[in-house]
Amino acid sequence: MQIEETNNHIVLHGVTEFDLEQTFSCGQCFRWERDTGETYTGLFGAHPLRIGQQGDVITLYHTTKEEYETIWCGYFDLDADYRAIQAHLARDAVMRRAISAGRGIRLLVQEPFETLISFIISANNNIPRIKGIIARLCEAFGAPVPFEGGTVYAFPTAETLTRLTRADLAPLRAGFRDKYILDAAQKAASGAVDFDAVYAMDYAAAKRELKKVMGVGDKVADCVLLFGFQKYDAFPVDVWVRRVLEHCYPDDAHRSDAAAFARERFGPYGGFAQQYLFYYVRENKIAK
DNA sequence: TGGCAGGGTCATA
DNA sequence: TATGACCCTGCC
Repeated sequence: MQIEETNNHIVLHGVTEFDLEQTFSCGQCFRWERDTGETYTGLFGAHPLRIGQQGDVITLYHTTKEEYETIWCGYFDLDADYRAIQAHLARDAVMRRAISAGRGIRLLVQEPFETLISFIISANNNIPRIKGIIARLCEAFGAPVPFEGGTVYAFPTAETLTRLTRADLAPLRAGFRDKYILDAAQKAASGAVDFDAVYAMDYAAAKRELKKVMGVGDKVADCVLLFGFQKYDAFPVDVWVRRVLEHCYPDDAHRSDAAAFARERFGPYGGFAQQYLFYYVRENKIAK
């Protein structure tokens, strides 16, 4: 991969195993939107970005090499060897099909608190509504950031959210999840759930720690561990993944314990496998 | 236009 | 370990 700095843009040439559409629509994030043109706009923390792709050329608009190196290269996981990950998983026949459908998926390295709140909101919910609630949360309580002549909003901090009540959150229309959002903010800000410690813990201990938060069960915890803490042995099992397992592994023992099935089958790369499967099942609209 | 189901989790029994 | 209830709203 070659990096070119030109006219306030960063242009990456010869990028492989990276597709913006696949990466943003494989279910790991909720804040990247397709612009009217061929680009996407979103944020990492308080850093907004517009990014576009033409084949193996990726353009990051209005940024610097320094910002690319300190923020975006890490966020998009561009130093990781996805060919090696895919080669490992491709020993499984189903995974070979899923990978060929979503070869360009990258697992974003997201902020833990944003990931925690986002997936709490995802519970028993649908994607358009999840995005709406998160957008209203950021607009109401996130720091405004000037961007390309307009304003975008950073994800609110835990400290900000601890000052709010359920009545304050009512306009978000998050329903019963509002009390979980407040509990997560309180535990994150107070250190009752210690994010730095979670990074250092193994998967099982980290999951126990996150489940101290109200509204965080197995599935939400796995998503947060995978997308926010890079615990790649996490394998979130939602209705879609259960569906694809039913469809593609009819004789296997995933029914009693899908997570154990995934550990056995995909080992330390379960999280990547989950993303390929999730994208595959949704793209192919595999029936219930 | 009504009714169902949705990226689950929690509280009961 | 197994059922409902849960806020609200896309979507059929």
